[in-house]
Amino acid sequence: MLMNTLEVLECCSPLAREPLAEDQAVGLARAFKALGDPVRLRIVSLVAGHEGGEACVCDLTASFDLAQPTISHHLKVLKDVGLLTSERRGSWVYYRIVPDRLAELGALLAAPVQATAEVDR
Amino acid sequence: MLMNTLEVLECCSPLAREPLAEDQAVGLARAFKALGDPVRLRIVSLVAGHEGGEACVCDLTASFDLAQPTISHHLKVLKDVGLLTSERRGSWVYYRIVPDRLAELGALLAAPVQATAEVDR
DNA sequence: CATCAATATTGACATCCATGAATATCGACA
DNA sequence: TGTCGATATTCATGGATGTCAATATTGATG
Repeated sequence: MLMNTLEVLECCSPLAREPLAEDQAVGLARAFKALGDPVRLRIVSLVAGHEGGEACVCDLTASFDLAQPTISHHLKVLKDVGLLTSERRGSWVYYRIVPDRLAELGALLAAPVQATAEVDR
Repeated sequence: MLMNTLEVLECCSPLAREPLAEDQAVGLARAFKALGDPVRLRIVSLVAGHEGGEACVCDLTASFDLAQPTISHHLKVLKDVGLLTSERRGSWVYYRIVPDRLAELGALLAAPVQATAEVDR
C-alpha cells in the first residue's frame, strides 16, 4: 500500500493543531481551574440561566448553603479570569457571563481528535 | 408593547438551560480541575496533536523540564477523570485522548448565553 | 448625619496539590 | 534467571485553596 505523508494544517481544534505554548497554557489553565470547583460551576450555570442573563449576589447566596463571603470569593475568582463581569446598580451587584471567554474555552475542547497524518492515495 | 412569557426549552448550552445539579457539578468540576494546570493542558495538546493520536510517556517527558514521576502523576490525573486512556505495548505506555469526554466539556461551554425569557409577539 | 442592607475584604485554619527523590513494578532480552 | 530500560508508586514538603468569622465598604433612606 502506498502511503504519503501530508501536513494537515486545518485539522482539528487548536489543541491538536499545534502544541500549546507554555504562556498560552498558563492563561487557559487559569480559566479552567476557575471552572474546576463545583460551586463555581454552579454559579456560572445559575448566572447563565438567570433571566436577563444576570444575577445579583443575593440570588446566588440564596442558592447555596455557604456563607456570603465564600460566594463573594468565588465570584471574584471567576471575574479575575474573565469569565464574569459585574455591575453595581443601587445596593445590588449584578454578575453576567462573558460569552466570548466561555466560547474560547469551549472551542479549544471541541473536535480535538487528530486525523491520521498519513493519507492513502 | 405586549409581552408573553415563554419557556424556552431548547435554548443554549446545558449550562444555561437549567441550573447544574450539585452531583453533576462535582463530576464536571473534577474534569475541569484536571485541565486547570498548564502542564496537563500541554500534555493533552501534545497527545491530541501527536501523529497517530497517541504519545508514549517518553515523548512527553522529553517535552517538559520536569521529572518523570511528575509527568506520570499528571497522566494519572487526566486518566482518572476520563480524559485519557493508556495502553501498554512492550516497554512503552501510550496515551490517547478520549474525544467524547473532551467534547462533553466543550459542549457545556459552547453558546452559553441565555436568550431573553420574554418573547415579543 | 445615623442607620441599615448588600457586598467585599481581611485574617486564620485545615485541606489539597504540584513537585521531586527514592523505590517499586514490569516487560524485553540476553 | 539476571539485568536493563520504561513507567508507576510512595513519601515528604512547600505552596495554593476553600471556608468562615469578623470587619470594612458602599449606597439607600430616614
